[in-house]
Amino acid sequence: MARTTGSHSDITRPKIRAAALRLFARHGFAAVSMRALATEVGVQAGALYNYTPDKQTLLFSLLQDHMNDLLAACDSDPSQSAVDRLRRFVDFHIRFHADRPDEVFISYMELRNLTPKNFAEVEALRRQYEDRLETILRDGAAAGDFAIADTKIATLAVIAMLTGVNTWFRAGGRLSLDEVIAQYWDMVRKSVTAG
Amino acid sequence: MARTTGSHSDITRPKIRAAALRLFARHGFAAVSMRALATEVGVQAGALYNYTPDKQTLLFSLLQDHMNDLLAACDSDPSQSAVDRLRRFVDFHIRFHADRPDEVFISYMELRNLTPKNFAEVEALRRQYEDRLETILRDGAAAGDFAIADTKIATLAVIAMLTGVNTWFRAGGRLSLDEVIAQYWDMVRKSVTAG
DNA sequence: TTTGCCTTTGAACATGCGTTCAATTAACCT
DNA sequence: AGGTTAATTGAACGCATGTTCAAAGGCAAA
Repeated sequence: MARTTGSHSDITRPKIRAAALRLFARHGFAAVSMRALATEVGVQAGALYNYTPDKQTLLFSLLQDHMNDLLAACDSDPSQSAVDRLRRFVDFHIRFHADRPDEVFISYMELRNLTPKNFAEVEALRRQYEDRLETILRDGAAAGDFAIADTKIATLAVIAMLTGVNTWFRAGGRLSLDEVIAQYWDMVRKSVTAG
Repeated sequence: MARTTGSHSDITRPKIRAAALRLFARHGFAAVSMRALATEVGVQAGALYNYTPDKQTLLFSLLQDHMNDLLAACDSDPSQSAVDRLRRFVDFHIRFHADRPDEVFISYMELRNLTPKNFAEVEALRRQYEDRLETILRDGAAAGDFAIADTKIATLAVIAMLTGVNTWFRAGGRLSLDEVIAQYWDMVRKSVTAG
């Protein structure tokens, strides 16, 4: 047997990416063999190499796409007030990440499994994203809306706090995403304004 | 050759634990072979099994000890005000974690490499630690010192924010640990009090 | 000096790994 | 209907893995 009915590049490729995302998130990149991935897709291990030159590149591609999606979806309209932009950022960040738990998990856990070159590329994208928030905070501080001692620290503190949602939030749990966002926005707003 | 001059159980055991901590943090549990660990210790792979029944138990033991150290070091004096206890918690958490970057890293990254039984045990310890903070926040909310919508969320938000320090802080960097703690305390305090 | 224990070695075991590739076959195009 | 292309198989490669264990050596007590 070889090529099975209805199997195409257009079908297999997304299947591989989806399975890799799920398995890498669940068991970790190093713990998932190409054979296990192939089994999940319903294919032999050799077939995977029609879609990626090697395992490492597959991981890199997943992370790179995730970061690009994140940056593309995160628009920051500089005409609004810093407070409004910050509220929109909090809302966006939590919502976007809650929708993609596997991508987020891998992006934080598997960075060290990237080659130095690939790592640098993903890290640059992450820094771009952090800069979006930092710009908001700096603008707000300059306008007197925020009271922040060090903008860089505040940026990292807020992002860590928001990303932390992913470690516990599950849709259908005690709180709706809207309720979660409301409380985080309350805490974030207060943390960067004068007390 | 066999037993080398001056090599004892009392010397080899801590060496193995230190090397495992360093290597697991640097490369990930799954990516570190017992042979690589043995080489780092200066011993053959077989000798490791005098000190751990298997690789998995070694990881579990490291995480368990770390959590126990954390709980033992974190005293919360209920006679103080909630605000004072919260300040002490922030100070303690950042300092304790900044001192143990490898342990902290592994505790967050390698949980999924634990067997379900071992995972449950470590997770219970972590929840105990979170409860210390939650108690402070609940007491403060009851006393009217804090304005928090949901205590559990506030607990997780604060811990995520504080633990985030470990992803970027390095001793000898732009800011001293005292400066970092001061700013985090400022943000945490404002985030849980009425704005 | 001898005895016995503790520690370590080094080889071996079965299994699994990432990756390659010739052969094979289904789907598409003419 | 037949030829071409693209996708897949399945076996093979060399090497690494976690773990076991008989053999051997260094140390302390007798």
